[in-house]
Amino acid sequence: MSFVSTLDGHVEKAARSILGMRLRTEFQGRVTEILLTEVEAYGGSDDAASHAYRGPTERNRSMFGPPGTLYVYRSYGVHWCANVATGPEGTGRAVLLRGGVPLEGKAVMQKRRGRLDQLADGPGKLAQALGIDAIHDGTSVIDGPVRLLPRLGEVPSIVATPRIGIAKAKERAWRFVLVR
DNA sequence: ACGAGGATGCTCT
DNA sequence: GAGCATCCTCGTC
Repeated sequence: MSFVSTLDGHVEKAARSILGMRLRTEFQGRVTEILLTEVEAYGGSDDAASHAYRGPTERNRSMFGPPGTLYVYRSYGVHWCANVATGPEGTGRAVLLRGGVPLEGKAVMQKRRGRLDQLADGPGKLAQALGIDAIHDGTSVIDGPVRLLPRLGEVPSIVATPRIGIAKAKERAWRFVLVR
């Protein structure tokens, strides 16, 4: 049992537990790590806003994997966005990683992003800063190339708001933001 | 500070 | 052929 077991529960609770964790990649010796400060929970067949709403397809199949499976999809034909499946396996529930602040490898992120600021304050930016793309889809955040690491400090303060950029199920306050 | 619009590609209807 | 779980630039106020 590790901290990752907190993923395998209700997706809303899993989303809260991921806030404050760290996300780390290490490709070709280039290390990047962020503190996760913004996430959103997505359900399965009970959540009209979720990619998993209509059941498994070629694209969303990683959402239905075991807890800790990374689901990477292309957004608006331009960006990559990363989610962590929470399980139970087969339900399609997942947490979208929407934002974070750099902890390590800031210069690498700046190079990947092509700018000096706003490095990971959005789902597309986060993936780009960490170098996450389609080849990481289906890998495990427990022991894969894109890795989730436990919180360093105590349980953070969390604010819940409606999710961003969706047309359906807007009433659910399933976006969670870390506040100091 | 804020809003409009375009880029761009893939999935599903 | 429509519709995106977005981001950036440029125009106005």
